[in-house]
Amino acid sequence: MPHRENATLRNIYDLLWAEYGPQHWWPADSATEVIIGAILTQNTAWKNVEHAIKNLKQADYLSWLEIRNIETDRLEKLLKPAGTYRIKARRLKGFVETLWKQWEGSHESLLSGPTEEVRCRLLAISGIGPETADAILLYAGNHPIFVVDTYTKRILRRHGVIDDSATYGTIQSLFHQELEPSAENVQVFNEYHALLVELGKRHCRTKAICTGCPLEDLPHKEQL
DNA sequence: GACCAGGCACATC
DNA sequence: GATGTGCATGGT
Repeated sequence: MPHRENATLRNIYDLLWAEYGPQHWWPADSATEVIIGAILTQNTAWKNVEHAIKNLKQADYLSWLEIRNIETDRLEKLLKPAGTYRIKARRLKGFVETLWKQWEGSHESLLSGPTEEVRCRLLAISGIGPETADAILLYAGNHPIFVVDTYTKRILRRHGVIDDSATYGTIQSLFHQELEPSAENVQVFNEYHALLVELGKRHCRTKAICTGCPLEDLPHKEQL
């Protein structure tokens, strides 16, 4: 038997990068679109989000001013393909109101400053939790922060890097210990999260054992 | 027809 | 502070 080291976050990254290469995330044309997508994708398959964003684009509503002015029930109709459309319409409206009241309608203002401070601002907005906040920080604001999602937890648990008691914060700290949250690592955080989602979609959606998975040579547990 | 998808807020224990 | 529940569509 070859000697196998414990899985580290670095070698997981290297394996995924070697297999899949750059993912070019976030799939969006603007920071505005990133933020809207981040809110719409909550508990929702990305394909459905794309449909809703397409609706907004076609109606020319993909700007904060338009979101602010649109009637709520009209917005709800456009968001319908993304699911939980009433909640999501309310969340977008709420986000825009905060933008207007506190940041002169500018997401650049909201997103500028020390990462921890901006993160607190985002978390204070209703409808934005840790994952959504971090996705916005990283993909719309280029802040060096790791986005932990369901796939991340599932994959790391499966390979024994974390146990069931790991929380969002502890998992994120793990990444930040191994990959310093500095400007030069923004691109690594960007790709790493995207690569984990890609791996998750391909291999960790079912309870089947990961055959053909780029991480199959790492130690792993049978169950999710 | 069940189950899941790139969560979050709120109620309750 | 841990756990449960509503939100709701579209794909497999």
